[in-house]
Amino acid sequence: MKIATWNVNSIGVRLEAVLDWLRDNPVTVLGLQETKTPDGTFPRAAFEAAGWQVCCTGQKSYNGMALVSREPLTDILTDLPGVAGDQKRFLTATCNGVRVVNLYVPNGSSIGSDKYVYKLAWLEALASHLRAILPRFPRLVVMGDFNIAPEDRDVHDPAAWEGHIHVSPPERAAFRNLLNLPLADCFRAVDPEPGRYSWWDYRQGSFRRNIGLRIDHVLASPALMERLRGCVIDKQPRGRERPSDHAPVMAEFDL
DNA sequence: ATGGCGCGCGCAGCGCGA
Repeated sequence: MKIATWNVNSIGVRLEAVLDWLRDNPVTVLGLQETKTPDGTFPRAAFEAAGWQVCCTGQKSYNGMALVSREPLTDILTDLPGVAGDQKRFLTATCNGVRVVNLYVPNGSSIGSDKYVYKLAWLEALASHLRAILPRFPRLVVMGDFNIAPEDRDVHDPAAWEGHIHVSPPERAAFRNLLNLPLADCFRAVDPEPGRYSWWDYRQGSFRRNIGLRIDHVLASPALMERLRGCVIDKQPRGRERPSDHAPVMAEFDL
């Protein structure tokens, strides 16, 4: 079973890129973030015509989530318990016996801002929810755009990023709090090297120069980690014309 | 260090992202 996550930065602009990627990477389920469109304008028919099932929770212009799957998606939940408001940043469903939680963690803007406070509160609510469901769902995947680079090896220039969003100690503590549930970072279970990124700024030729951050993650529960076969960041789509600034991250389990 | 980039919205240029 292959499970993947991808922040597509608008499904309207990226539809062909996503369909092409799914043709080349026939995963069981793909979680999308930043679809940026309400459910009524999500290109559901294009996915269904290619043999995919879709569930989505979107809004105009900002945020927006989807799960695209070969297998039925059941027990769908579109709101993170404990978080008020209408930001569409959470979508979870059960697929092939695995509870799949798809996330778009708030960016946080800058350290100390209202959005930063919201980000940390959101991560607290997430940890509470996951702690509550882990006994019921021993096979649990938590994936998405976390907007956190967990360690310095996930940052091209840690000194330049010090004091900035994505790397602050409270954000990293919130990430470790998720690992302590316990969940494991699938990519780091198979590749410990620095220089492995999932996001590169559109500016300054950052992708060509591999100046980026590893902020998109697939976390898995112990029962799944026993079965982890591999995890890769696929840089190929980032090299296309009009790419998303994020790369897909894909994990494979013996299921 | 931050402007460059790219998105939506909507028709100019701004808010936002990371």
